[in-house]
Amino acid sequence: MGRGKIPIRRIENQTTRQVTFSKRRSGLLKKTHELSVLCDAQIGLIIFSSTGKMCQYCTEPLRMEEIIERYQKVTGTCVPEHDARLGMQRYTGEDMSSLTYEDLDQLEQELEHSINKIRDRKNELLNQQMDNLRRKERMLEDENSSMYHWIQENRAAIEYQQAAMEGKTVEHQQVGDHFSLYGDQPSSVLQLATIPPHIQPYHLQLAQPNLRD
Amino acid sequence: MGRGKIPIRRIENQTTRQVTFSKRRSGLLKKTHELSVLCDAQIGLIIFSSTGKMCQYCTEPLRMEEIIERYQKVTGTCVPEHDARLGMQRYTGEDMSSLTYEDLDQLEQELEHSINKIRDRKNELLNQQMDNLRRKERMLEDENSSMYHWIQENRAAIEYQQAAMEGKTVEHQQVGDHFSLYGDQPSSVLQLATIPPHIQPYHLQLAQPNLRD
DNA sequence: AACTATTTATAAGA
DNA sequence: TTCTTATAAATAGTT
Repeated sequence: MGRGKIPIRRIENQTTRQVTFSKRRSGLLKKTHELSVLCDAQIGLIIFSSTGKMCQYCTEPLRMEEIIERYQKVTGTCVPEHDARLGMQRYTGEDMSSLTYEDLDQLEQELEHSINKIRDRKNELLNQQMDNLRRKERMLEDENSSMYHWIQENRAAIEYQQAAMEGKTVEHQQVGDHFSLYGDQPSSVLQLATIPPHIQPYHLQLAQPNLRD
Repeated sequence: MGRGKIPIRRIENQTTRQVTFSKRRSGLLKKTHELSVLCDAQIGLIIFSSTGKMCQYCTEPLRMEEIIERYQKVTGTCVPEHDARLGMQRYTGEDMSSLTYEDLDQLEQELEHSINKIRDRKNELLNQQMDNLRRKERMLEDENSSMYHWIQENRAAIEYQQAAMEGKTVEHQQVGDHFSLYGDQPSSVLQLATIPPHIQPYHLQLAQPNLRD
């Protein structure tokens, strides 16, 4: 129904699919409610979208758990027991003697899925680290550059100071004064006084990412 | 929709109510299926009529139990299993926000290890199945061969017997006597008396392995 | 989110 | 129940 008829098979265009999902889901919920009210039926409806979001309908005043319970009573299935059978030890691959091939297949898929989630999360963390490092790198380059220019501008004074320190005949007042223009002494240039004047800026060697940060 | 509009409240006339229930239920099931297929959604629907009869819809290839399980995972309503679920959470890759990269790395390895164990076990089961099938095959071949030879040895008598049965002029004592040498009549040769004498042994068609055995 | 041309669902009747 | 059909409702494509 609508401007044209569409075949009942997966809609490939993602946008169209999501729009249709939204429209038809609300239609389905409405129809479910109407059937429930008109005919005095008890209905439970659980919908997981392809993106994993869940929505549900349940005939008032029941809760979904009561519908499920009644369903389990009728069909003789008991999910909690099934869950228990598929308990945690099964995720560790212990005691698989009671599992059928299908159980194992499903378990394998679940684990694959979990691993993929974990890998995604690892990637996310790595990317965060990378961003942090790039920021840090930029800051260090800026600092480095500033210092380089300061050194170039004050080369004469520094060389005089170095000579003085080697000869221990001049007090080292000047260098201190100059640094004070930049506030605290930059920690990464603590040994500046002994660095030869031909230093190259922009060549800070960055360590490998420390993923523990 | 229909010849007239009806208010959405319980239909008092029982007959009308049941007719409407039947019609709208099938409509609801259809719409549910369409939403599921068109939009790649996983849906579980449980309906109890006012007379207590149940009907359900579940997106293939899932079973209703899996939908319910997933529902309970999302809503956290599986009380008896809550503890186990907490433990399992780390294995299913939910809530990884508090884990460090190292935690994730280790978890990934554990899961890989579990998957390998599961794959080993699957292989073991497959091999068992194969062995069983080979044994069965051998037995069937033997049986087949025995019967073939017996038939060759007794061809004259059988042909006589068949001719007799067609003409209905001779009692079928002989064939029965012969089968008694093998105890019960082999079930797979129940129709032996009508099998043409040019049968080929060693050509039993084996079915695909049924891994559910 | 709205709009609307069409398709679909269904209420009532047979 | 099932079929028919007039009418209400849902919705596909568009804006």
